[in-house]
Amino acid sequence: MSAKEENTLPMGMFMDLERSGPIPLYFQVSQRIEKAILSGELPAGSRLENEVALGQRLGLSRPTVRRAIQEIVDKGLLVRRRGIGTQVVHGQVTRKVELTSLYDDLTNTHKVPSTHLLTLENRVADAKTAERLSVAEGSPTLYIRRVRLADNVPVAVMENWLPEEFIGIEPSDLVAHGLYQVLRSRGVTMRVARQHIGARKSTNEESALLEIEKNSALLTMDRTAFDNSGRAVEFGQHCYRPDLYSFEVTLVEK
Amino acid sequence: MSAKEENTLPMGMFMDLERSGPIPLYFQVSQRIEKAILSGELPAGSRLENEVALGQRLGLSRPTVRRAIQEIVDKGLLVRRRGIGTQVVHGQVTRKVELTSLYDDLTNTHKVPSTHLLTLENRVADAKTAERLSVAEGSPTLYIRRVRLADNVPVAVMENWLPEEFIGIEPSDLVAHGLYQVLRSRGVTMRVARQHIGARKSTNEESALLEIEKNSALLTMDRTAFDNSGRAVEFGQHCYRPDLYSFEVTLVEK
DNA sequence: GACCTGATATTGTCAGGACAATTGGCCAAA
DNA sequence: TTTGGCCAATTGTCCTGACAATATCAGGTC
Repeated sequence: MSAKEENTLPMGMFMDLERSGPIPLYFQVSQRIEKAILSGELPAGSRLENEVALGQRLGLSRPTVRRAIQEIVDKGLLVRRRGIGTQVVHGQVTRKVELTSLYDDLTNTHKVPSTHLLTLENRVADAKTAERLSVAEGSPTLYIRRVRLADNVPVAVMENWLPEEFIGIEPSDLVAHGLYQVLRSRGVTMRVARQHIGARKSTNEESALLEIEKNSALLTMDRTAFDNSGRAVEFGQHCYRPDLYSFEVTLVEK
Repeated sequence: MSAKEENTLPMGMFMDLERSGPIPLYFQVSQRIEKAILSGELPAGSRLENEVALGQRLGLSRPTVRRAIQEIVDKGLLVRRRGIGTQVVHGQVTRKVELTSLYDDLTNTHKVPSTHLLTLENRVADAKTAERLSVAEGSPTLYIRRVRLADNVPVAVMENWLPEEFIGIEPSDLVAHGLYQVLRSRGVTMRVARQHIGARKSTNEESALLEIEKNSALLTMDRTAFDNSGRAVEFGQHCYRPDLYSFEVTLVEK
């Protein structure tokens, strides 16, 4: 009745692993499997070679192979079932929400991003900002307000507050690169972010900036991002044109 | 200059592990650590005992302890740094987006959910539905349209399409329980879901159902859910009152 | 005092093995 | 034909051991 697609594919011969390089073996393997899935070499429903055999064929231990597979399971591309094996999930694949800025998102989708910088100034933290950034109320912070455009069409109005140490960021940096790129170039690596996604009506000013009707629906996102050491490095309040931007989330039950 | 909070807490003595029970050891450990963080026993910024020592103290191997810690890192509550140790992240903790229905969300926040069933009927799949559910166009499907209320205030209008095998679900099931509860009781376990979150204006009918002004902003979410075997079991188009509902997402960079 | 250097601590990666739990199919018995 | 039980396949969990990479810190040298 049901097409079970029991084909255990040989999955090419990706034996060329870089054993001495800095890239972990499990990562090399997971990348190749993911690529094979996305390219269609491993079609939806097909079974992956079992962990032990795959390990022997690649000259890797089972934990390493297992970790590689787990990476892809966490992305929602594979499903493992005890006693059965590991299968490629059905359904078309979509990109997962990741810790990226809008700038990265746009370049990934081959649109040309640009920035209209509205405000770049020092501000003392009010109660809300202080709480979100975990700094004392009244501390100096850097306030940024920008309009983001994709192919010269306005997509989002973005407000950001950064802690004291980033005071000194130049307007030219923000116009040429995304905020996250600027932060990375200053040695900051974002590690955890908490986002809140909602909706509301646009103000008249926002309508004008985004070139939409007054009282339109806006998609909003608040985000606080933390670096390696758990310190808050960015707090942002963004609003997006819902006809041009939306969020994709892939959830995997464990 | 920076308060480094170097306290390596003893973290109580949770030596009472159930070694013969069905609950994995790593899960028991991760649960207790998570509880200690949420309860404030392990304050933000404090360092966790190192993996080797923790393993010795609990009588566990390092991989087991490591996996327990990794679970919490994936939830965004801990950050590990090589050469340094593992620390509790700063910032208040929020609940993560999980694979749950609105019904579950509401009961978890101690509100009283109820349902107003608008439509429950068989429909043949149109092109969009067929593609999302991976069935043939024209196949029979079950169509459900409901208004969800929390404490008797309307929160969302939800449309769902289910594949043929679920035809037979009774109105009484849907009024008494959430859709996901009904599916679980029929032996279906959701495993992967792809969500699309956006915004738009409300129609007049939706405004009336949700008891809001005409042309209000709505938060929308489309979802396709897949079960263990990767088969699509639900496709839904929902819209929420943005003043009563929003999405929280915690992202962790790996 | 400033800077380099090495020791130490801690997590990251990988190997190899062992047993448990679950699923599906085969085969025999009713 | 149907039902039940046994067996093989596969993933889940856990252990021990080893070495690599990276950050901190103390100490010595200039």
